[in-house]
Order: sequence, then structure tokens, then C-alpha cells
Amino acid sequence: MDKTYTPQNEDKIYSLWETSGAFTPKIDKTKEPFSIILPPPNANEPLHAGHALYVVEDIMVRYHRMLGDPTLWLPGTDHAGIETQFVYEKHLKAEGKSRFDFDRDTLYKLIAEYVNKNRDIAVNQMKRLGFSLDWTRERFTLDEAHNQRVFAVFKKMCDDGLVYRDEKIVNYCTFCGTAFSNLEVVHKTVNSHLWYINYGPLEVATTRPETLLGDTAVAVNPSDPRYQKLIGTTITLPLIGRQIPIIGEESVSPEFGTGAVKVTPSHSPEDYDMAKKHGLEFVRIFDYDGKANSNVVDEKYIGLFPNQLRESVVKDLESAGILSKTVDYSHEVGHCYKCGRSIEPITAPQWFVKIRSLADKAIEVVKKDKVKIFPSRFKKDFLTWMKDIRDWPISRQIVWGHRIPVWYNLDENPDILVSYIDKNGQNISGYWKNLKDKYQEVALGLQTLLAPINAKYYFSKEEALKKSPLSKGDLEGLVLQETDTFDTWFSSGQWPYSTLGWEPDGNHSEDFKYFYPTSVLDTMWDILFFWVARMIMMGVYVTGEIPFKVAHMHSRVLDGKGQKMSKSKGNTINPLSIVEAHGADALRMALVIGVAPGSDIALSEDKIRAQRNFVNKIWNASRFVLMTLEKYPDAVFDLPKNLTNSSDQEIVDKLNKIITSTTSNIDKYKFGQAADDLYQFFWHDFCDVYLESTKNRDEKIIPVLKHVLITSLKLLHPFIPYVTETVYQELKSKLKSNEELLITSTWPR
RNA sequence: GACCGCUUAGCUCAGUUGGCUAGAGCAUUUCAUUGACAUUGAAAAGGUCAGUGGUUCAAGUCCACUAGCGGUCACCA
Repeated sequence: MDKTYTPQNEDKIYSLWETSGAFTPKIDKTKEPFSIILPPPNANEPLHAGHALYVVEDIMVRYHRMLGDPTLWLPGTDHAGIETQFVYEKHLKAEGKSRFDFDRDTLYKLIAEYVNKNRDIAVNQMKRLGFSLDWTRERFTLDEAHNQRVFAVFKKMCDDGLVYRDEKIVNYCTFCGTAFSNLEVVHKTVNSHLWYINYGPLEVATTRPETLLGDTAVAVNPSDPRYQKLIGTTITLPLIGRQIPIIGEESVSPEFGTGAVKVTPSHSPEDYDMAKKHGLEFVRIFDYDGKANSNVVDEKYIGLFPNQLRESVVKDLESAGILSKTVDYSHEVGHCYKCGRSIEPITAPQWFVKIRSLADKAIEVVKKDKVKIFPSRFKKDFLTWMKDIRDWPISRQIVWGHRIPVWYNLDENPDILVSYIDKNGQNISGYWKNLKDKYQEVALGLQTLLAPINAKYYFSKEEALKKSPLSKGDLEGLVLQETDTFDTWFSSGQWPYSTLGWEPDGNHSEDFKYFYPTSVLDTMWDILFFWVARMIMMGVYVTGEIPFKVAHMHSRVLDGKGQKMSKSKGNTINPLSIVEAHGADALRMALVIGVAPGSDIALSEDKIRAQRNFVNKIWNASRFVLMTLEKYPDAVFDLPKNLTNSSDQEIVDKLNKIITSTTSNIDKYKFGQAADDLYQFFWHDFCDVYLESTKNRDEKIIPVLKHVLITSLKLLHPFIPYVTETVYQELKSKLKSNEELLITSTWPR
């Protein structure tokens, strides 16, 4: 053995494990299985420091494997819908192109190529970190089998009346060109103004003067003496000249501004609700590209973006002499979490999931701890969020993802708006009824379609074609599939049962029957609502069972100073370069030791170096044992029933304590405590005290050395698998230990 | 606006259900060591556990309030 441990051989150990079949469990119905589905990292990106925290899962998995439980840790990667498309569009931009230059199919193929080219990056890095994943069961979120299950569940939800289309206010990013759910909107404080506009009989105060063009009412509080008598009358909308009613609405606060609110149903969620309640008109002034809509605004405003339109409208209000004052005002404005631009609330036809009944069942299973959320403080967050949850918009106007499996018969839906690239490469947009003679071109160059909410649709192309009373002869093709894709979380929310082989026809796989519900789901708390909540809702709805018994929220990795890592700050730590320099074990231990459950981890060079030293300590203690062994060639290895030496007795007692505490701490997800205790035990009690004490003794130490060292290696193995396995392979025959591999050895009791 | 978390040694953090002189790593000081390991060992110094009040035989730990920091959620013009 060399003087110091060199991590360069770690990949040999990894293939030793992999080829031994240790990662692949055998289904044994007499035993309780242990299973974890890996949260799939993005398929096309290198891992970041946060991903290295999958080590927490590896600890549980290796521990349960050693306990003898049939243990499955199922790996996979995520196509990561908008994330990936956003990255790919940046590449396009660098080439002077954009998504508008491609038809839908071509763009999809380009992104798919890009992803396929990079798909093994994350996989290889996970292997390098020593994760004992069962690669024979690897999945991808765009696997055909998964797609089919996602589609079948969507159909089921439609049949059960849980899916509907509606033209509601949604969070729309005009730059990314898609709607988002509330969770994907970040609220930022914006310093702006409150504009006071004179409407004649009353004055309104607004933060968005430009939306005046789309106003269809003015609302006042019905108990406000200033305006009471105006309710029911109409006034003339400035600049536009339209007559709009004054309505009474309880939610209007008389104290704010002037106590009168302009109502823009198509561009404000509150106003939308008011309009539904009072039966107001809807006037959408912006198109989905963010520009003022030519159908409704005055010629001079056509094509302006919101901020340009604001400038223009304010100027016109000023020159009309009806802008009474402008005061500074700061308020919260929603921004796109991807591109950072402000979100435009806008009415758009979208697909929604009725969430109430699903959420209620999720609340029930979490309240009753059928799904135990750990650390428990997240349980309250979960329940609070679930209580006020709103219907889930599941459609996204991007191409990279699961294309919604419905087909429109064009004859039945003349008002479908299609955008396509024609044979001259021009972007054309128009209603189907005006494009009937251009079917081939539309079908070939299709980019997006926008079906009105009352559009008829079918769940297969054949069905859609059949219902085509108007088409004769060449039926093929007068049908278009929805161009929207599912929210990524709609697909990944189904990950646990889908990866295990749940089948829509009830013919589930053996894996599903045996390993589902899974034992633990471990992920970072930042996707508790995005992902964990969706998995619980979907899992209970589809399979009638919880998808996992425990939802374990792991920590967030910060830099050495406790700052959030970000590329712009330049303080990111690349896990693989640490692995190169110090070995995977040092990184793994540094990420776990002394970290309280759910708290942040400050990952510093110092900490990693300290753990590398610990790994080396294990190496050298083993070297010492080896050298001692050579001194006593005739030694026996069996531990006597009674130890006569007090040092021997002491270390064995301490070992027994550490076996108990490590076992219980891992069971309680206290990995930080377990690692800390092991560190103290091994370095201080075993090396500094016991090994020193053996230096002038006889061969009676041998069985104690063997027992304590091998047991320690086992206890440490889930945390630092490489060095422990390497050492074990060096020592096992010399110490007459009959277990082949540490990874499949028996957990100490 | 609602909710949550944090505040312990110079730095980064542990401290399980309240219970013996409050711990670790790194940094600092002193000493030792060419025989497992300088990626070492022995020892020292360093904290009125954010503040105030309360419960208790006993509080870093439980309760209330205050201050500072961080986070999550949220359709208010």
C-alpha cells in the first residue's frame, strides 16, 4: 500500500461494483424492499454542486442494501422542457437565428439532437461520484413508454372531467412565448408611478395607464358616498371614445388612490374576475408577441410594446389635459423566472387541470403522515400551499416536451389560428378558414396553432379524421395536432409510477408491483410545490396509492461564505473538479458531515481538504493494521468471548455504541450527525487512542483490530464508499474476512 | 401582506426528547515526531449560546416579545 490514498483508481472500484450486479436488486417477495427514484437531473447539463447531494440517497441506498433489503435506486434524466429550450434558443441567437426561423418539427429535432449529444454528461458524472444506481433500469422523460403513460393519464383526466380548456388570465411571457403557472413567476418590487386620470365624473388611479385602451368598466365601492349615485351610469373612455359602465364592486377599497378603479378584464387577474362577475366585455389589446393588437387599438398604437405604449398613452393623456397627477409608487410586479422580463397577464386559451379534488386527497395523505415530510417544518408549507391552490395551467407554448395528444379536425374548427412558414420561408399567420387551399404548406411549415376554447378535438388522429363530414377524398392531413406541450411537471409528476412500469391497462410490471410505493423521495425543498406536490397528487389519483412514504428535503449547497452559488458571482463549485483533485469520498463527506437536516451547507475548500485528510487517515490506519499483521503471522482472528485487556474492551464498547447510534441516525435521516460521530470515533477513539495503545502489545490485538477495522469500514461505507471498498479489497484475505465486497456485506449489529 | 427559518469560539457550523466543566473542522499559540499517516500527534487559548422577560429543581434547548439577517408564498388598482 502507498503512503497516501490516491483517488485515481475510484473508477475501477465503481466498475467492480457495477459488474458484480450489486446495483441491481432481486425481487424477493419474502422481504420488504427499499426503493428510491432518483430526481432526474437535466439531460444535457453537467451536474452542479447541488446534484452532488444525491449522496444522501446513496447513503440510504447503500445502508439498506447492506441490511439485506432488496434495494433499488432507479436513475433517469429529464428533458427539462422550457429549461432546455431556453438554453437552446441562446445557442440559436449566437448563430443569429431564433425559434421563429424553424417549423415546429424541425426545431424539435434540432433540440433533440442537441440533447442526445450531451445526454451522457450527467450520467458519467453520477457514476464518478460513486452513486450506486441501477443503470439497467435507466429512464429518460421522453422515453416512448413514459410518453404513452403520460398521454394515457391525460386522457383519463379528460374522461374524468378533470381537464378543461378556458380562456382565462394567465401569466404570459411574450419573450419566451409561453404561458406559465404562478410558481414560475417571481415577484419583484418595481419603482413606478401611480397615474391619476380624469374620466369626467370621476378620477381613477392606475399603475398601468396603457391598458386603458382595453378598459371595459370603472369600478367603485358600492358604499362609497362619493360615487354611489354613479353606479349604473356610463362614461366615455378617454382617447378611445367607447362607452363603458361604472360598476359597484365590494373589493374596491375607497382608501386607495381615488377609490375608483379602471377595469381591464383581459390584462389583470382581479379585473378578469370582476368582468366574469358583472358580465363585462373583454378587450385584449396585446397580442401574444407582446405588441399592441391591430384589431382593437388606434392605428398610431399598433405594434407598440407595453412600455412604449405606456409612454405614448401617457403623452396623449397629458396633451388631452386629463392626466391630473403622477405620483411615485412602488409595487410588486410578476417577472418571468427564465428570462427575467415582466410577465404580461393576458387572456389566452389554455389547458387546465381542475386541482381541488386532487389537492384534497394530497392534503389528507400528508396530514395523516401517509407521506411523511421531513424535516417536518415543510409539512406546514405544503399544507398551506395546497389549501389555496388554484387550477393548474398545464399547456406551454414551447416545442420541447410532450406534445398534447389531441387532434383538431380543421373542417370543424375554421377559427383555428395557425402560424407557419410558407414555401418561401415567410412567417404567415392566419385563420384556417382563410387558408383552406394551403393545407400542405400549413401542415409542413406549422409552427403553432391557437384553437378557440370551444374547438372540437379528438384523442387520436384517426378519430379526428373520421369526424370530418365536410372533407371528401383526400382526408389525410386535414387534421392538426395541438402544438402546445405539457408543463414539464405534468410529466415529471408521474415519474415514480411511470419509471417503475405502471401501465394504463392495469397490466403493471413486476417492478411496479414490488417497489411501488417507493420508500423515500429525496430532493431539495425548492421544488416541494413544483414537483413533490404534483407527484403526490398524480400518484394518488392515478395509482390510488401514495408514490413514496417519505419526502425527504435535503439541504442547499452554498459557497464557503454561505453565499448562494451563481455563475455571475463566480463562486460556483464544480463537483467534478473537486472529485478530480481530492476524490469523490472527500466531497461526499464534506457535503454531509455536521449538516443539520434541511439546513444550508457551506461548502468550502477547507472543509473538503479536512475530509480528504480523513479519507487518508482511514487508508493509513489500514496500512498500520496490515503492518501489524505481518508482525504476527500466527495470530488468530476470532474475537474471544471475554476481553481481558481494558483498551480492547473500551474500543469494542465504543464500537458497539457507534453501531447503534449510526444505525439509528441513518434511520432518522440524521446523516450529518452520523457522519460526525463516525469521524470522531474513527480518528480519535480508534486511531489516536486505541492504535497508539497497541504499539507495545502482543498478538492478542489482532482479532480486535480486525473486528473494529472491518466494522468501521462497513459503517463508513455508505458515506465514503471508495476508500472503504479499496481498503477492504486490500485487507479482506489477509484478515480472513469471507465477504467478497463491502458494498454487499452485512450491516453490523 | 401571510408564513417559515436563522442569530452558539476569529471563520463555517453541530448540539436528538430541557440534565454533569457548551462541541467539531479550519485558523491561532506552544511542544513533539526520521517507524501507519506532516494529509501526523499532544496540549493551550478562544463563547455572559442576539437581547429582554417568563416556565422549571434545572434553559443554548420550552414560551412571549424585541432587533438584525435570510427564505417561501401571494391576482390588489
